[in-house]
Amino acid sequence: MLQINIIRDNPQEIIKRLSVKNFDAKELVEKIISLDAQRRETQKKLDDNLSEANSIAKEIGVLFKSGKTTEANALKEKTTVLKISAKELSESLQITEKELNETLVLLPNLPHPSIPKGKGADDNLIVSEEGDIPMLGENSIAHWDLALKYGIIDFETGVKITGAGFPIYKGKGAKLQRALINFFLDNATEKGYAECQPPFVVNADSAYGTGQLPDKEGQMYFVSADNLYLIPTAEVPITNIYRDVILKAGDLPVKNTAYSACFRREAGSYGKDVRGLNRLHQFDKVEIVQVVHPEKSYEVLEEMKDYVAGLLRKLELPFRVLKLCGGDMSFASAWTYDLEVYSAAQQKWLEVSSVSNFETFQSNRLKLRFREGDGKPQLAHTLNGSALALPRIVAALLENNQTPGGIKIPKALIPYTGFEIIN
RNA sequence: GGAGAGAUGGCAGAGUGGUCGAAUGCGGCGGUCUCGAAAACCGUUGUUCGCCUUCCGGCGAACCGGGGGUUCGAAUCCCCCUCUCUCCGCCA
Repeated sequence: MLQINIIRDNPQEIIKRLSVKNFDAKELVEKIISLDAQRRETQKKLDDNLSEANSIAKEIGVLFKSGKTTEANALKEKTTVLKISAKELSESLQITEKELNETLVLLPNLPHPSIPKGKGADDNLIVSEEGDIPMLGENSIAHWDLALKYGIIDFETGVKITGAGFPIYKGKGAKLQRALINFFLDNATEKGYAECQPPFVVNADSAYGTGQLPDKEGQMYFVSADNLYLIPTAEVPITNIYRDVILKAGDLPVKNTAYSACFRREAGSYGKDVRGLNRLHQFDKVEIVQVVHPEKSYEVLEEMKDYVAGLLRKLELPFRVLKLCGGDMSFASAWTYDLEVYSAAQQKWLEVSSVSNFETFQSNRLKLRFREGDGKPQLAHTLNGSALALPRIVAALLENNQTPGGIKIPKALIPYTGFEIIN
């Protein structure tokens, strides 16, 4: 959520910058400015009203104490009018505030000035590309066939017990999952991220805090008996640790990492790139999150992007880094890098990580602040990134490393799998 | 699931209708003392919104789990909700 004072002070600038995200903010901004003015006017009236009522109440107290009951009762009548208008004003204030807030959350985050406009994925900038695209032989097959061939992922049984998008990993497939999770967590920990295990379900306040609500309600599984949401990413619980928290400047940067299963309904995406592991309803992911000083956030964004790139390098996967254009960026992000690995049998790039700087967009909703010395609390910047999402990594590992003798495990992973080949 | 207890400032913990944003202690910050530190002593110490102010700041409003009510006046009384704890039952 954008800060109201920024909108108030630079409405034209806001509209201009949001147009980079192909978002026409003109009407919303105008509405916000008018609601804001209305809110302040009503608040002033209400405060004056209450102030008067308070001082009369005090007078009455003093009069009663000194036994001047008649005078006190006379004053009571004066408050009747005040009470009625106070009630009206406070109701009107509540309505205005609610409407203002509901409008405010409809505005996406401002893209960083360096973000190019663009229609969609085709307009993203390729920042770097690295690693050799494997030249597979004639007989190379896609990962869903490899999974079947080696008996390591069972899509069919997953359909039986739950539905499409919930595969069962078996044998070396299951072991590979566990190995990747540990590999990612160990790397993150080494890099200074504190590991934690968050809840996999969250309440509405948390989902709202990181921006899943109200924007992406349809993407989350909802447990109606308890009003809880299954997390679409560990970002939600991890970032919400700091909801309503005022940190000391010395506590920054806060670096956390967590493994979690991630649940996504992926409503409306059927039939498109959903084969095999490409898009699942439940998948595993290790997430990294940082809470940083505003002056440091872009430095940290680079550092996080480089860290994720380093993981892909260790896994010996060919990858490229994209800087997303305005049209492809998420609602809450100010700057996003996507990292994609090349999956050689499918012959396509698969997104395995998204590293974003949200600046104060999340912290404003979360009321995540920090204090420098005796200064006033100010909003921190939040960033997060996948490091990494497993299924597409597995897809690329299977496809790229297939040989007539089986699938080779990259060197860095062997200490974690305990085997060198899947055959 | 059943029964009971509770929710107050960073923490602990008073406060059951009238200058209570809230005693006291601890912690934090500043100072005195000291070569320095500890101890001791003195002072200070929340957040949000609005109005005013060039800075410092000033004034007003709100906040004692959340929402509603009674009252001239609510942390304090009433109602609803949420959460936590204890005991019993069940159970990984």
